[in-house]
Amino acid sequence: MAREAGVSVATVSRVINGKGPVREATRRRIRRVVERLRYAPHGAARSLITRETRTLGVLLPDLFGEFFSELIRGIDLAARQSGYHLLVSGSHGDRLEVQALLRAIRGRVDGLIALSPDVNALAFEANLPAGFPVVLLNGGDRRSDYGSIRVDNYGGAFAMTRHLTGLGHRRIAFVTGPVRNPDASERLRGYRDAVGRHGRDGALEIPGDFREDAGYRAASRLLTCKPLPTAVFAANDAMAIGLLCALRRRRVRVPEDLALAGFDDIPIAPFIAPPLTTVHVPIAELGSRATVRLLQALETGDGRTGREEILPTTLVVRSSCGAHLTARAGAVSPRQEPAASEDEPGEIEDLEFVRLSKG
Amino acid sequence: MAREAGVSVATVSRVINGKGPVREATRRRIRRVVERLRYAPHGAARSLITRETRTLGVLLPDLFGEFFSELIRGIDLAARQSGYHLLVSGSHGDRLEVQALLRAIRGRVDGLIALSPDVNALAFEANLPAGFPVVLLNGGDRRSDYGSIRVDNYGGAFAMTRHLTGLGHRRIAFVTGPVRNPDASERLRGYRDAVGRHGRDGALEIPGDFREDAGYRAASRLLTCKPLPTAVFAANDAMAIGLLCALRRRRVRVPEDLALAGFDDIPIAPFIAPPLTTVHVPIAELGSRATVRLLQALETGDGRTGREEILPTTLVVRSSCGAHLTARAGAVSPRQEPAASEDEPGEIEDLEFVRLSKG
DNA sequence: ACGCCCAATGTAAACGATTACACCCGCGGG
DNA sequence: CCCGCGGGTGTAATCGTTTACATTGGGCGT
Repeated sequence: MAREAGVSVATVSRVINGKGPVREATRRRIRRVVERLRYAPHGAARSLITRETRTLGVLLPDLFGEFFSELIRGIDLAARQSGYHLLVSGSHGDRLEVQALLRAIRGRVDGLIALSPDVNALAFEANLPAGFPVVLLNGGDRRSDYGSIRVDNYGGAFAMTRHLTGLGHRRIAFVTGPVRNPDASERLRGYRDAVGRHGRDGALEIPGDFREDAGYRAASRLLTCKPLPTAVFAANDAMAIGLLCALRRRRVRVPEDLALAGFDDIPIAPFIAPPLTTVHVPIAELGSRATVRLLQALETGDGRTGREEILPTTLVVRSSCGAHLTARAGAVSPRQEPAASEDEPGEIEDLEFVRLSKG
Repeated sequence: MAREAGVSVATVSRVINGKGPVREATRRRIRRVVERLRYAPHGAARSLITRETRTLGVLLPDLFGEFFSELIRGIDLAARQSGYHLLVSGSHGDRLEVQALLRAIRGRVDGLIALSPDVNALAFEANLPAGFPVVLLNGGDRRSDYGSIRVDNYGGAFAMTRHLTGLGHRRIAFVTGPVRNPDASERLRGYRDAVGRHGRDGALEIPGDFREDAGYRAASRLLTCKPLPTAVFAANDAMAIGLLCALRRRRVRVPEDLALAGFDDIPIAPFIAPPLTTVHVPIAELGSRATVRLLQALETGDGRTGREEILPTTLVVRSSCGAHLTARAGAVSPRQEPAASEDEPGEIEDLEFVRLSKG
């Protein structure tokens, strides 16, 4: 570049990186030329010699919905704060695509954050150089040496189910997530354990796939159950929303005729009508924690991303489960209709906010 | 690497890239070693000499909400299809951050897709090497040489407003987007032109910022209007959802007491209750078109990303605007309640689907 | 006045690929 | 039999940095 600016490449490099002694006058002169020429160091060349890219890879299953935008947001925030960039890739369906991806990233990223429910963790070890820093967000799958961060799916589902039984519900349907998705199966397990052996009824478990449509379709299945369930618990909020839409279409009132609960507490959850009772998952924090952990491993130099970490989930009771109706019937609140006075969402509808487990 | 595999680097390179003559036996031998060593070419080294990274930069304002996840999804799909990766970065608040980002990408990406409503397009030209391929998604801002793709914000807002007046509404409030956001101001302009000089009333324009909260808060402003408006048109769906939540809290029925419309048609729009009447924006397509255009420019070699392109918007009438009520009152549909028969969302609620403008 | 040392700078060797070019060899045509 | 040609392979230059090391020159201690 500004070799024509009078000095050698070495000096330019020194002022750009701010290390090594450079006379003040020279520094200024070089800076001026840099500005004039809009010079910026070539990333590839730099990382070739430096052996670091200041970029993190992010592997996600599919970029659908608010869950993933929140997750990416959390990752992006933490990464940018530390001056790292993000190489994002979605939808790794088959194992070959993952393999191609993993190989392609050599020399392009310093570490990897991966959430890939349907790809075996071993596929990572098999295609990444040994000691490559990885943080896994694959719920439940612990068959690997990589550090991982998970969410207390089991506890959340268990608590939600118990909350519903506590409200008097005896027939609680559950709309599952995709089969062989670890998060989904943990949630299912929590639900099953909470309803207990007696309350168990296979017909009440309706298959889903975490997408709105699945929730929508689940409604028909739901309404054919012999004694109608009095509550539905969807394995995530997207499906709960789909369900809600279908129920409304069929003139089933929520929560009066049927209580509804979701899982994830995506940002719109408090804004839908009725505000959704759900299990709060610290989605953005999940992303930023993963990033921080990865960054730490990069700093210390060894690829050890450390232990398994489980983030707590929290029960968030809003209106869709009918808890306020029950409360109203009891002695807690004598007035028929709570006055609509507050402007802040979250102040009224969060009737209850129970911490379940601690990180 | 497999220099110990018996051959020279050149030959290895030839088999990896599949170009240049290599004896079949040699090829097989090298492939075996590659597999055994899990060798993958070093990205930085490769792009240093090749002068291409097979990576696209994506600059977005903030990763909030479904709009951006849809956009990224569209971009990712098109990019991955052509074997490109994505370097994503969100939230470029101040001009210095953008500058730093733009400089940092030299030698890391081959082209750039940018959606940055609050950063002047000139800031790009000022910090990027001349001729660097860029596609701008900045609605409305045409002061630059870069190719751009926009959405027919004006037409969509105009049509929606006219739809509402056609339904008999005379006092239509509008919740605006952020000031100096080009998309937002075009929508506002469409609204204003459609209500016409007589229907114009500054008090009916409530400031917002595209976030749910803003919509939520807009409700109080809305309900203080002297003669109450009979319809609200939010400049995007997120605010419409916030608004809906607040209205429900205040026992204002939508659409019976107040008609509601949004803009964007984000994926949940059909699933909220009542299903949201909105202006459909082909969000994912916006992303993939931008990607395709950028990729074309890369292929042809010159940085010319071509002309300005405007994607059409479409009016999607669901229930939140009350069009079905009006229709029922008229001669169109004699039955009181439409039977809830279909399982497919989108078949019942999309009573009308009017194409506005063609691409 | 002589070294010495250190600040300021330049020189050149990496980094790990791609690729133009040289080389070798076997074969077919003249 | 010799020449040329072309397939298969190796050699080395190249990309644009960083950085260890060499070089220079001036100030200062003795």
